[in-house]
Amino acid sequence: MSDAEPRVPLAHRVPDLGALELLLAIARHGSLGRAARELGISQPAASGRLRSMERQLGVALVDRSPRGSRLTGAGALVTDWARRVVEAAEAFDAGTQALRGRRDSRLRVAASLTIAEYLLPGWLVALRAQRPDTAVSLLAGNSAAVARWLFAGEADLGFVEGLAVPEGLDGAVIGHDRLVVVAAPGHSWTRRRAPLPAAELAAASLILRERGSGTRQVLDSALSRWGGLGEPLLELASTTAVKAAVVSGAGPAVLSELAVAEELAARRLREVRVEGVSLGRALRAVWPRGQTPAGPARELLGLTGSRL
Amino acid sequence: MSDAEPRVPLAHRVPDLGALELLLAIARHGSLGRAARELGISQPAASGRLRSMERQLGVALVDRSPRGSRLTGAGALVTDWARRVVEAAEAFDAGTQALRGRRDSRLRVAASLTIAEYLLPGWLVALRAQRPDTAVSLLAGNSAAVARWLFAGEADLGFVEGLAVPEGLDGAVIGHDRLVVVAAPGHSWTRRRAPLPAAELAAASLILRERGSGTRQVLDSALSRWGGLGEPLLELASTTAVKAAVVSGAGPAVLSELAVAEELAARRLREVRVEGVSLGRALRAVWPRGQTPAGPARELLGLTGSRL
DNA sequence: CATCGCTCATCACCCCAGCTTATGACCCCA
DNA sequence: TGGGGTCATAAGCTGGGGTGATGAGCGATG
Repeated sequence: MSDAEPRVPLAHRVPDLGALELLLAIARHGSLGRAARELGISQPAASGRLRSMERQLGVALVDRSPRGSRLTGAGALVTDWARRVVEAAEAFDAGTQALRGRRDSRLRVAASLTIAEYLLPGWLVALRAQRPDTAVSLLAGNSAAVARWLFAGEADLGFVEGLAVPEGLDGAVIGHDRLVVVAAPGHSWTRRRAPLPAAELAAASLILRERGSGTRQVLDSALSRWGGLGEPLLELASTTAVKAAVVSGAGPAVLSELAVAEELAARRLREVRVEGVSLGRALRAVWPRGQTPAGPARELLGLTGSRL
Repeated sequence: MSDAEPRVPLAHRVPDLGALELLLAIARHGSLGRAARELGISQPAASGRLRSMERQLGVALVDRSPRGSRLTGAGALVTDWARRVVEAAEAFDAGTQALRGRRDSRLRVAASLTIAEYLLPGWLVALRAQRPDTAVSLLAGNSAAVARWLFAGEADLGFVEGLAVPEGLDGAVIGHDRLVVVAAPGHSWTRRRAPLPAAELAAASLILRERGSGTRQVLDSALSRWGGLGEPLLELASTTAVKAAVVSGAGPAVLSELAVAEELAARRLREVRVEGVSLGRALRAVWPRGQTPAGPARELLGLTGSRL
């Protein structure tokens, strides 16, 4: 790992979450005082905070008047950007709260890592909006672990990705994931007109997670007809590390669509279409056979888009 | 606007950005001390901060040992969630920095509101990663304002959405946007099997932005063959307000795909397919005729995916 | 016209979160 | 056995952000 040139940290250039929340509250209420009340602080505190945020950013955000406050044009834009930060923080909060995992939770969820990482926080935020008092706890692990937790009665509801429902569990498909081949813009594969033949994918040197990761296993078995995966170009310990290597142009990789959705949208990565091999897999909610989810579990299932 | 029941603010439950950044740095470096150095703080500061973050979250994040530190399982998950917050903060920072708009910027960009809100921050983050010393300034306004700024020499490069390149400007298509009909899950339109006929859309009561907004104009002219838009169900001042109303089930609306991408992915909203009317529009980079972008402008264009 | 009710700003004061430096314990390796 | 690395603890300082009191601008109301 490269060494540590001191950098001005982001936290010094971005207002803290409290200030961003304040800005959103001001936008909603059109008044510093009411925004302050919503956040449980005094009106002078809000006034001072807003002022120091404007000083820090060097932009006037709010037009104050004796009969209320309105966002300036720039303020509206900044507020929209701030909303994204706050939403990410809300997902973070919902996730960590579940991870804290109090034993007395009304709903105990077990999920595969991919789902826990990319989908679950959003569901939990939605669930909280709908039933603010439902305490949820979360256990994250691979499919086998999820099944184990369900059988042992340590979880009420599980989420796994994979081709089949584990034996002894019932399940419902709640969505789909797909492994996609990605490469940095400019890589020769991104200039192809025709899809990449599976055989060529199997023959190529890819950036991979270390042996044993779920993604790698799925890929290897999907390519078994072509002799399985070739020699890896690089073996890395985390999805994030793989993405970073691909973005920096080290080579192509195969990752879950969920993991690369943002990078594809921002065009930091390009998808390479492949033919001759199917890399889709279902996302499933699962529960012990016979124990049809009810109560909060059913509520959460509804939010995932499942019709049960 | 409803009244202000005091709520525990998010900021008290989520570690501040500095702490999240620290966690990411620890994950990268595998050492508190090196992470501290990267952030320009002392090792005891990092130690204390990490400890208080773990106490706040009630989760052990890092396994310390006399020869380094590694994330725990829960820590890895928390780190992934934290990364999203930090990335949103980076986009916020890039955006506001441009908005501050120092006169001596190397690159002065003018953009329509939609592009400034949803796409530009990501491009600026990417540009910064690639050319850390390029100062960018941003002017945001409607298409006419963008054209005006370019003609007046107050901006070097513009971004607009719309059907045609404004007179006197050259341009390149960098992407596409589409107006989509959205409704809350469960709305009758979301249960249709066949696409909604345009005539039915025109006849319906929709939640709309106030008269004069670009989206509303485009929609109205696209539906002119069917008599234009019907009576609005509700008129609201911002895209955000419209989205909130739709999510809460007030009724359907028509919004830019960019604006609702997240809500669609999280299934808070559903897209209703429509037939008989085309609601696509190109996203274009534009510049004064003849002044082909060069230098940083060209660099930025490359990041948008344009081939120029 | 005076007064009330809402807006926001300013001032004085206070407190604690988070920083620093100095130090110590643990582990590994040469 | 000492020197490099790890992390933790302790003591002390500082400043950002909080409170509460107060005042000024504007509009509606009797």
